Amino acid sequence: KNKKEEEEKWKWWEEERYTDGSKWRFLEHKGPVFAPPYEPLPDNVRFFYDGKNMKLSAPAEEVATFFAKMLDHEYTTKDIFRKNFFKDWRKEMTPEEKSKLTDLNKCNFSEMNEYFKAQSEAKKQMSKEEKQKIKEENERVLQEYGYCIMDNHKERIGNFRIEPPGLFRGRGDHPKMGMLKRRIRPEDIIINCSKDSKQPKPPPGTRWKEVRHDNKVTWLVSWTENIQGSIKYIMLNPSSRIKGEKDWQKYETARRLKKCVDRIRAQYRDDWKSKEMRIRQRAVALYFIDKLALRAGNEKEEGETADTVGCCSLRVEHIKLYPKIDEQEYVVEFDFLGKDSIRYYNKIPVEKRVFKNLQLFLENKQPEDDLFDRLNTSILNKHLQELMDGLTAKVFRTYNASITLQQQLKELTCPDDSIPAKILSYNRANRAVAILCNHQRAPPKTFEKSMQNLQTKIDEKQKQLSTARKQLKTAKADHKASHDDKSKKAVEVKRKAVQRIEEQLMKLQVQATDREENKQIALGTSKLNYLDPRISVAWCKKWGIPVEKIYNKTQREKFAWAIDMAEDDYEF
DNA sequence: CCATAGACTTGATGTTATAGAT
DNA sequence: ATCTATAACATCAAGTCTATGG
Repeated sequence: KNKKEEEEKWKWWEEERYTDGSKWRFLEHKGPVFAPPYEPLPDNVRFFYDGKNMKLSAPAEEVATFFAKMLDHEYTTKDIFRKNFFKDWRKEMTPEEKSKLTDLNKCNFSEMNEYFKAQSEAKKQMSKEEKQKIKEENERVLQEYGYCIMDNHKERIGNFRIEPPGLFRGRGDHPKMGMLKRRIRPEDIIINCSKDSKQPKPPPGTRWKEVRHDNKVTWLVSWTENIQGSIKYIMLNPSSRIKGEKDWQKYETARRLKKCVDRIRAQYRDDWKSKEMRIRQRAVALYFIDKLALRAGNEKEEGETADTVGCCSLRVEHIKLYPKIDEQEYVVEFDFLGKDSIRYYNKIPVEKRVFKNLQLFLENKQPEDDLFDRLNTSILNKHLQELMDGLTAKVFRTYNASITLQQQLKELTCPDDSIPAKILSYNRANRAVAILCNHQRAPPKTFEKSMQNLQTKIDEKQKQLSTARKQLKTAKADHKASHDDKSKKAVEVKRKAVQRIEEQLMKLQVQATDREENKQIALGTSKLNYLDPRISVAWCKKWGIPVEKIYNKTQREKFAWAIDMAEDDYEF
């Protein structure tokens, strides 16, 4: 059955693509799944203001529960979070509540908090049957709302559930953290589907904001979110044709860059000498994007988001120049917050010309001034477009990530290694890319402990091994003395045991190395977004590694096109 | 040219399921 | 069989880049 299903999978990559800019001809879906309505708290769960019990109106209570649920989170201790929350909460209160509740510090949400903790505890304690029932209900919703028909195929939708209301959690120092993310109603929803499809029905007694039929876009549902006023979408799953084609195309653009990257590098090196400041700035910025895989760095509206930067938006305060330091010349020290307020720190020697240019760009500037004052992403991308069709700043990240993986795999894979050792090499190659792209993660809370546990296991295994070896020795001696069949068998048994334990030990040691090296590095993002999957598939085929060791089920679905088309000799 | 809206990709983190250990 | 660490999956924020309209 499984095999048959596999064979029947549609190979969209073997079909023609649309060339007229349209994304589909036919689109039918059931619309979004809305967040469940608010359920008021039972009467025994109380809220206190200034030590006094107070029954809140339903709307005020709902917003209060959002805060109560987060009591253990660091967010609720932050001034901006508390200020924004309180301001928005007050908007939901009745006039009486508003006049009474004037100080967040006098609010006591602890009974609510305990109630929700008990709820989630109860959920964990549910019987198997109850859990099974919930699972089945989720599966039913998935079957009904999780798929659409696009052209002649049933495709999986990515996020068919509308985001529930709650308190906005921005990353880093976000000025809007704690604001109320309001509940989305059918009246906020724009539906996109084809004219000749069966249109999704809004819930009884409601209507959609709009139903449109735009086949120049890929989304099925959209709404405007109230924190930044930006638009959110429901789109297809990465396994879909529409996402897969785009992904494939992305790597093809990066491969085209590979063909002309030498020319482009020669060009920007030449531009370091330009008479025009804007060209020098452009050339130095491009050098950073290429060499350090920095992001483009669009301008951001001040006060709307956390203060983060990319290449073009770097400020004077984000770099330091050292003509000479630690035996090295022309060193630039980068220290800034990038996407998601993740710190980028790097101290790196650069070409003398780059260094001199940077000194020039810094002249007569304040720390908060732009480093590249004659440059922005649109100027840069326009220039890149002239150098190569479809070239933008982010193509360099894709290109450098993928080429690094390919090189590292070549360098690190030892033909005679066992499969686990080869996979360690793969992870190391992946890690080199993650480091290049600065993909970090917070070290897991239990990291030290789990590392210790692993070490204990290794120690035990080592003891086991030495015991097994001793036993083998004894068995051999026995055999020498008696030369009978029974003792011969015993030797074989012991030999096998030693071998098995040696393998187990090796596996554990590999695991420990891998985990230690991975402490603060996140491999997922590069694997999913930057590494041409055909490189990995080819590597698997070349060394006889099952592709399941590298890609899990979801990843295999996303990269089905690559798994199907890449041979062992694929070159990025 | 510039600002903004819109569409889509990329990203860390929170939550749930599962595999492996006990 | 149960527990628990990790992997898988879901979530939703935060980027990039293009289109649009003045």
